[in-house]
Amino acid sequence: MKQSQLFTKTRKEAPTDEASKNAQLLIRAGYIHKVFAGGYTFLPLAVRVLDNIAAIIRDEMNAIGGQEMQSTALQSKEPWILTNRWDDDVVDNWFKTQLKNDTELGLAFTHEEPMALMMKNFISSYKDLPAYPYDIRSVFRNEARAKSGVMRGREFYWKALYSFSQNEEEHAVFYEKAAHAYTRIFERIGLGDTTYKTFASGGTFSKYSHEFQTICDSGEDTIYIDEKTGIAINKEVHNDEVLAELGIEKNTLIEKKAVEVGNIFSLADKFSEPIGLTYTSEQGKPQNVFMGSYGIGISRLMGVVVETMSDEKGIVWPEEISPFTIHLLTFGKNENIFREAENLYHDLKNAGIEVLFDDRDLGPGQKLNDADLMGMPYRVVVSEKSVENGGVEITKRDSGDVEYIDQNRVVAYFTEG
RNA sequence: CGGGGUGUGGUGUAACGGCUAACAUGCUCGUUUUGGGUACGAGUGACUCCGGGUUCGAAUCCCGGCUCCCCGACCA
Repeated sequence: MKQSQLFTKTRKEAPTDEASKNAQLLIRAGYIHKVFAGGYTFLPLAVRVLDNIAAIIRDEMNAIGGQEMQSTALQSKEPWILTNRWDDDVVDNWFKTQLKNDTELGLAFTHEEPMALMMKNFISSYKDLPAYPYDIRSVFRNEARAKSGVMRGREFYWKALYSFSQNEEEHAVFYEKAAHAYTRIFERIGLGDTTYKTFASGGTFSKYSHEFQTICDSGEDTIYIDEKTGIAINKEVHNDEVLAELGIEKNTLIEKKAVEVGNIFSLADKFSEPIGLTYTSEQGKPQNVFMGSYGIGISRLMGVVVETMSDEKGIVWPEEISPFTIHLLTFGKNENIFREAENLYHDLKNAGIEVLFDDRDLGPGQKLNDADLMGMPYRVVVSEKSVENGGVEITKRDSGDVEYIDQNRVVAYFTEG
């Protein structure tokens, strides 16, 4: 798209009411707008990032049998009463509201209960299992303290998949598949080297759950990493018993701050039992459905990437989730140069490459600074200088490596790798 | 939810209890400039978070509330 048409703008200074690096950079670069503590509007550039992350997640969820659906943000209280999770004393971060007739509703903070209730309509036989519906949407949590920009908001965008299986054996197979899918997702996003599958508390559901934790100085969690085995343990279950069980030496562990970017839970019949989600087995007997849930914080991931991959000049997006692959810049008043840049813009677009064309009438300093701040992986400059140097200048945002190539070879450069 | 801090044009800052709330940036117009936020000029833009109080006089002091940030607690 043409940058002159983009309604957002960059700014030199970050607002003083933001302390986190991710919020400061995302606001300065025009990705997000703060509405209240823990509530951010996702502007066009951010939507592109979130969509790119979601596309990777969809791809991997579909590959393991997931089926996307769209649940409601407003929830009826019935299933929550059944599982004893409606009371504010039990779950203190509910946002609640009501209909004109005083019927109480909850604003979704997760969907185990409504999903289990809904699946009663579709599951009655072992032939109906397994089933893996998933949902990509915003949810709401009335956090006592929102913090760290988009990394811990009161409204955030996530993916949640719920698995419905016949029994623990069937569940375990999918659980492992989901874990591998998660690993692939974080690799594709560009966080593969810094994200660890981590043993964590199973809560009231099971002995362990698994979290996916990305190393990040501003993270809320502390994890212990065993570099030899690649096993990581959340501080909450870091004790001698667990270490012995996992066969890990205490003194080889490295302590790191990290952010939970995803988690997978075995729920067993914790929800299916009280809600009455059962199926008839091959033997003709009623059985509780064995459930699992699998979350990934999409808007949080956007924050984690900014937090861990930016530099002093601005954001550095991994190519796979960047809003645009190329930031195309042109300098000067030379009309021929501008026309060449515009032609290149159309050629790239026609080749299916996402390109942001800075066609604004601004000095080179402003355009270069904006490009660094906004963080597209490739900066392509068409200018009198670039022509003198052989055509078009291509600079990689992460390494700063520069090369000049003939303008006619640019499309091939990006389509052929 | 406990503790600490904060609040002044869109943004970043300044202003002893005392003149028309100042500067930078942004934005508009003009000239200039085009490889790292170019320079100059003219404009535009503020119930100083809200409500009380003290005072001849409050952005400034006091009380209450709210907001946002930070630490902690919490986090299916």
